[in-house]
Amino acid sequence: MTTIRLHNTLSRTKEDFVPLDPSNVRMYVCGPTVYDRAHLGNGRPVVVFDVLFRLLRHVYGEGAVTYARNFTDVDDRINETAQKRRAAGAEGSLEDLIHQRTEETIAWYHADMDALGTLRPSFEPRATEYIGGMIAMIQTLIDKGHAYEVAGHVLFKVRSYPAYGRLSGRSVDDMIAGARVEVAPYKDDPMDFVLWKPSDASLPGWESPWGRGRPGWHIECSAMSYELLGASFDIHGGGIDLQFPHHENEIAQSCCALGSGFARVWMHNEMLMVEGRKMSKSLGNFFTVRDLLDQGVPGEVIRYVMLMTHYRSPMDWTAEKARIARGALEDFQSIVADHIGRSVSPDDADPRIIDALADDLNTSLAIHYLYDLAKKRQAETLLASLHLLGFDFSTLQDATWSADDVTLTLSELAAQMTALRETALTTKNFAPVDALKSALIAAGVEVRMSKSGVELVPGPGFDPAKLGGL
RNA sequence: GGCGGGUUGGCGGAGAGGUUACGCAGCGGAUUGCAAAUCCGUGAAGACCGGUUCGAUUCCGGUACCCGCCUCCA
Repeated sequence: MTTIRLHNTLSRTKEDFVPLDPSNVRMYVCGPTVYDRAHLGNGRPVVVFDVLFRLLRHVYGEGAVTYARNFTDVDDRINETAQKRRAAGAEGSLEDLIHQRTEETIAWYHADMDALGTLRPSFEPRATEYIGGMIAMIQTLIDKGHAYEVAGHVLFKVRSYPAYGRLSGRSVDDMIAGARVEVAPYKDDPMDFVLWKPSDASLPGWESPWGRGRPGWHIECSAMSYELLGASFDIHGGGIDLQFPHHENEIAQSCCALGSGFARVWMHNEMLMVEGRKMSKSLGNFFTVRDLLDQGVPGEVIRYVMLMTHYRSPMDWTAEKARIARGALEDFQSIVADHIGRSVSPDDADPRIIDALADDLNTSLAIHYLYDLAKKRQAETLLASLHLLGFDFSTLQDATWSADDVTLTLSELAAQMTALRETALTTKNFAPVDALKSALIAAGVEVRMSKSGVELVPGPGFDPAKLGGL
């Protein structure tokens, strides 16, 4: 069996991956807060961990991997949106408006992530459906002396967990010395973080032993991962920006409440950059996955660009990379065209590609082997390998030019041009051929002439409407 | 201020202590009515300064610069 090696943030080294239970490999990845469209940066971990999910399924079996990714659907930004809608005259209670907002956002998220060729996780828990588990976990933390109630809040007592800071490599004292810690007057210690906070009538809330309120962000993932994957599981993933404080706090909560090892391997993807800076909400330099799809960038191209860079390196999104990705995918597509739709087994994938992925998801090296397979015209192996990496060409075709009538029009034009050209070769009058060629190029069609005839391929700026008069 | 990551050819981006990454672009050739596309070939690198070594871009130390986290974020 293939040995998978993964970089564990906890140890800061690559380790052989040994699942707790090979018949049920368990992975949890922090999902989105559903208050708006996912930006491109949100897409990176989804793609990265989708590759890992596919690899694990390949190695351990499709039914032997459980993947949970949450939706955070209780959040102040969601509340704000709902409140704004109500202020703008929207019908319904605040709870209804919040529910509408999160449902609509989840539907967007699914559509956008599906377009990137990512598989749906085994579980997609919503925080609001696990409030009971959160309350129980918070109560356990209070009972064990790791949390305290004050002024309607419940706070985690960071000093009660000596290992706090292990994941992120910080000491509590250093963090306090670094200032910028939120100082709320009711905290025993500046580092303590909130597990439960009170809600007034204008906010969603749930009854609890500490009054009507809502959970803090960190406790959500601890409660959901526990209920779905158990007190100990194999892999916990997310963006590197979540390493602290979110993941550190999850560890503190889960380990203190459950007395277990919690997640064994922690994996963090690096950030997605734009113009050399992190794409983030606060910098306002983001665009959404949907923006790109609407601009005609196929989801598979986005996926390919993401896989060009190793997940632990920062990745810059550029139009140039999208162009290269598209070119590569179109090359691969033309090579495997005759095999698309046939059943392919991941077992037929190039073993070098499996090994590359098994070596801490070296997708860049995997792509190197794709080129090698393409060069050698090993169509079946190439297709199986592409499947393993999550490319099935459905979105590439949908997003571009697969409409039958367009294909038909192009083949008619190609035949027409071939005829014109044959005539021209004897008459030596190439003007009619050149006129047609110019018109096709103007419509964004790539004209490929050879001895055998003319081939017309839609190019990057292809506009079917401009074929009308030809 | 504390912590973490990075610096590879024109650009993107991997591996390996000694042997071609690869892709894009360039250059040369084949092909072509002209082009494009395609095919073949090809030059080019590892921030800086030390150390270890027979040998380092690859290991170790230092310097410089860049990025991230410490505040909602994937």
